[in-house]
Amino acid sequence: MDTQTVCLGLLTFGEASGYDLKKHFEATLDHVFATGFGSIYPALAALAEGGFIECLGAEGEGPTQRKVYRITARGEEELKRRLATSQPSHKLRSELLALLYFSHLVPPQRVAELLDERIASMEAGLRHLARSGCPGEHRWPGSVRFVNGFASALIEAGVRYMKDHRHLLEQDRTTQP
Amino acid sequence: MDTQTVCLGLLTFGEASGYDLKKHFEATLDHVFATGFGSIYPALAALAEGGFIECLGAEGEGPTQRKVYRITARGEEELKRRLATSQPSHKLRSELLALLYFSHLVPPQRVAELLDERIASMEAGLRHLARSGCPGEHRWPGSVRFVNGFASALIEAGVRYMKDHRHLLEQDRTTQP
DNA sequence: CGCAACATGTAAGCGGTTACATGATTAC
DNA sequence: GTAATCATGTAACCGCTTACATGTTGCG
Repeated sequence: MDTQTVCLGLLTFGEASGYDLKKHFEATLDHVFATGFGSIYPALAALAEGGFIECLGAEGEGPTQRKVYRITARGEEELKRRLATSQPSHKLRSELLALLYFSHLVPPQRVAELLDERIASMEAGLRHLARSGCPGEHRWPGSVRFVNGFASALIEAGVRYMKDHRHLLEQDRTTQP
Repeated sequence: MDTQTVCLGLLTFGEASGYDLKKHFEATLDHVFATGFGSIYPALAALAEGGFIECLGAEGEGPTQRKVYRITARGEEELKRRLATSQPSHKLRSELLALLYFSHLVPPQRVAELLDERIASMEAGLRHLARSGCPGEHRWPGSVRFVNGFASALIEAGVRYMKDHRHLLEQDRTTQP
């Protein structure tokens, strides 16, 4: 389950360019599986090389023009195989939490700033997900709603916890271990 | 905020060997910032090289014996500098959620198995945190309780969401996009 | 006697991040 | 005109993961 596989999966929802896939990531998946152009474009090239996707003739010549890809039958089989056999990980990696573990060595004002910033960015993410989640245009499949909802639930829990327990980081400042 | 900095920070809690640090990670930090021996030992070597920590004479000769480290004054300054200046990230990376995004291509039985496994492992993590959280031996500083509590809150929210919404992954199976 | 836990390290490989490079089109 | 967005790609770097290699101590 690397970026390559996820790109392959996204193409089961319809034809798309690398840029389109990035937009799709930003709309929903980025909250649980972030990816940049530097991963997407090589992934598409490798998938095309393997015959798992095909490029519907680049519109216009040169390296600047839009290249739309479609998944092939072989690609769908490969995707199903990968989805069926991988042992999917699930990890939080938070430099912020690691830093706060040592908040007794950080100026209180900076601790407060870091928390404020994170809460603000989480709340922005929440609003962003709420927008993506009800586009009216077409109903998302249950799987997509599940993942969006999961991200929302986790972010919400994080925000609530930070607001309710940040006082823990302001006490014990005088007691050196 | 890489493994090196976190190791440096953990040494502010007292002298420790690489193995001790790994145990400390496993007890609490692993839930928000996982690390293996392959990161810890090189990190300690580099920190010692830079004069940020010092090795209290290895007990016994050869490469097998326990090597206990202590943070130096220079190390504490460096740590404070790093904690004060870094822009700490905070990211979830879940191959599981990415996979479930395409659950319309996964056998229902496997979806159920994956969810059951993840829920079980999360509940195990919760029990593990509860044990580490009240050791009776000595009261943890507020910062550590904050991080432990955050991890617990997030895992709990994840478990609850998965239990309450897994039905979303079982519908829409017949409707192909 | 064997197994688990203790204890330290190296090296290859993989994959994500970031910076760089380029250029077209659209809106103000 | 000029800034933002659209659009594709490469290459270096960095750090984590994994496998390997080795040896001791304590328990049943």
